[in-house]
Formats: sequence, C-alpha cells, structure tokens
Amino acid sequence: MTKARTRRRADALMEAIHTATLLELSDRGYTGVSFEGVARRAQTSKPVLYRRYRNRAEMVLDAIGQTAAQQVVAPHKGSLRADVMSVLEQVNQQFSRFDAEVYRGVIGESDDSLLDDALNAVGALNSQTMGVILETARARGELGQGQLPERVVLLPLALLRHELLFGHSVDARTIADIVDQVYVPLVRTLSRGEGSGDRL
Amino acid sequence: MTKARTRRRADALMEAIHTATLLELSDRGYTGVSFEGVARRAQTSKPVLYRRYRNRAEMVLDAIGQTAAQQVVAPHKGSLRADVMSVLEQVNQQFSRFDAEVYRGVIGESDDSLLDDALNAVGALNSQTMGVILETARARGELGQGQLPERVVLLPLALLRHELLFGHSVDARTIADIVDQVYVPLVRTLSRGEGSGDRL
DNA sequence: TCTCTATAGATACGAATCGTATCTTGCTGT
DNA sequence: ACAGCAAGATACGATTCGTATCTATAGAGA
Repeated sequence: MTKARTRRRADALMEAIHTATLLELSDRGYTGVSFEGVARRAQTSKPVLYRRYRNRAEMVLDAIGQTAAQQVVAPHKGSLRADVMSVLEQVNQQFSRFDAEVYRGVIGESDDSLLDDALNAVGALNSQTMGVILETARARGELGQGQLPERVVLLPLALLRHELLFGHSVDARTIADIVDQVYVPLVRTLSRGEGSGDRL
Repeated sequence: MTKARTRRRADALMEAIHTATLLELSDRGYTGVSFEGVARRAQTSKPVLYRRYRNRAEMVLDAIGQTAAQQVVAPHKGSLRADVMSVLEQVNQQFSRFDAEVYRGVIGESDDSLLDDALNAVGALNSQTMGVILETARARGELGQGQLPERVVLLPLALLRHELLFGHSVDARTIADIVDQVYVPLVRTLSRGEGSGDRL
C-alpha cells in the first residue's frame, strides 16, 4: 500500500512536509512534534527530514514561515496612533495563527544563529515599516525633526513580542495601551528634542 | 558501592538534587538535562524526581530558584537615572548566572500556569522596587505628580527581559540606552501630564 | 524503646524517539 | 538513453520517558 505511491520530488515533497508539520503542530503542540511523527504523517522517512533540518526548531520554523503569507503593510490611516496600532494589530494577527506555546517552544530550542537570523529578518522589515510611519507622521506635523534611535523605533514591536510570549493573548486593549501609554508620548517627546534635559 | 551510602531525607536530598541539576545544566545545557541524568548525578533514582517535579522545566526552575540568592535592592543613588540603571544591572547580573539558552529552554517548556506564577512573583517584586524608586524621584522633584500605568512602571524590566532572551548578552551600554533613550524621557513626560495631548 | 508509616532508592519495563547507516529504485536533466 | 542524485524503506544501538514494583530505612509518635 505504501508501495503504490509515486515518488515525490522537491516541491510536492516540501509541501507535504510543511503541511504534515503544521498538522502535527496543531494536533500535539510543539512538544509533540517529532521527526518520526512528521515523517509518518508526510508519508516519507526520517532521513528525508534530516537531510533538510538539523533539529525540530528548524523544521517547525520553516513550516511556520510558509504560512506567514502577506507582508505587514504600512498603513496610512491619518494619524501616528492609528498607523502604529494597525501595524501591531497586523503582527498580532499573524502570530495568532499558533498558540504562544509554539513560539516559546521554537525559541527555546533554536540555536543562537537560527534565532537571530529570524529576528534580523523581521527586524529589518519592521524597521522599514515603522520608518515609513514615522516619516509620514513627521510630514504631517505630528512629530518634531529629531532622529529616533533604532531601539525606540522598534519599541512597540518589542513590547508586543514580550506580550505575545508572556501574556496569554493580546487584545485590542493591550495594543492600545502600548501605543497610548508608551509609544506615542515617547516618540513625541524625543522627536522634539526634550527628554534628555540634564545629563550627557 | 552505591550500597554504602546512607539514606538521605528531605533536606539533604533536595540539596543534592538541586546541585545535581545545576551541574547538569552547566555541563550539558538545558537541552541536555534529563531526569535520568539528574538522578544519576544526585545518586538517587527517577521515581524520587518524578515525585517532586512534573517535568524538566519545573525541575530546572526549582534549582535555579535556589541560586537567586539576594533580593534586588532599591538603591538610592541620588538620581532616577542612576537608580534605574542600578536595578537593571542587578537583575542583569542575576540572570548572567546562566546562558540565555537556559532561560529560553525553561520558558519553552513551561506550561502556562508555571510560567505566569514565576512572572507574577518577579513582577510583584519589581513593581515594588520600581515604585520606591519613582517615589523617591518624585520627592526629589525629578518627576511630576501624574500617576504612571503599571505597564510604564515595569517597562525597563520588560525591555531587559526582551534583551536577555533575544540579544546575546546585555552590556552596560544596552542598559544605559534603555534608561536614557526610553525610560527616563517617557516617565518624565508622562508624570508631567504631557504626552497624551490630543486624544482620549 | 518499639512500632508505624512515609518514602528513599533500586530495578525493570515497554514505548517512543533520536540520529545514522545502508540499500534500492524511481525521477530528471542532458 | 543514460547517469547521477535523492526519495523512501528499513534497521540499528542508544537514550530517555513515565510508571510499576519491591525493599529497607529514617524519623515520628506512643
């Protein structure tokens, strides 16, 4: 019965592996994913998987990456507040695809290089998106001309990430708080060159 | 030879388990810790461990908890900036005890309840510490009278955590940036009731 | 001092997974 | 048509998991 199957190559095989991984992921959680299980589910064998991935984290990350679908798009909603909220909501929605447990698991098992490859990738995208938003806000007159440090630019995304990992689920309220209590006030202050008044 | 050993009870046994866990942790990393390995190292048996811990994360977390030694102490260095930096440095130092990989691993395998028990515990402490610092700063005249949301109060610790997990190691520069680029400006602005100018 | 009880500690177990080696056989580009 | 690359099957020893069973010992209470 297994014999009857015609042999698959790169594309079809990869797709089978990805969907098998995703199915295992939602059926058994991150902890329940194994090379053996995925091989079984994808009707292939362990060596095939080991040729592609060095460990579970890589395998899962690759599968997840396929679902990331569309890019986060820089919105133009008319205010800095609305734009940032829109970005955070988009990111939040993308991450809602899986339980936090999954992301924690991946992070927990990733080696350093894998981890910061992933982070650099999203970091670069986010940096660009936020750049556009801030530029627009500046043109609109919402902000002063002061340059903002990278850390500040990416701050809301770091907070969102923190919340996604440690909080249970991120709702609209949380996002609004990040924007209203932290980001907008901070960015306004800094861009007007106040805020570091005394030292340095 | 194993026979010669006299039987240990609660205290001595727990200590043996803790040190065995810590040794395994530094020898083999979080991934390398196993019930079997710890049992071997502590000269005890798996059932003894399974009576105490439901999973590896619990075991490791318990062992780590024993090393947390002294509390973070609210400093009085004469400026908000210096006080916050001192707290962050203390926390950073405590976490430097183990590689980031260890914390990522624990987080990755913790179930939700374990995780937010742990976070609530440190959250409460941190909240109190930061409260003292901010109060002092206010008395000193560095801040206005406005109340700060919990999220803002704990912000630098969230950022530090984020950095500890995703960055490679946290140096003095990073800490200074968190304080100078983010926390102090933000807290000043908010406490003076500026910053939310237009909406809400 | 003696008994009682909880549990340390040893051992063994089936099941599952790990990571790798080997072999055959079908696919694909030239 | 042919050569070579990789899919897929199978098997392997090693390791760990989580649990069950048994014993003997430490410490509490009488």
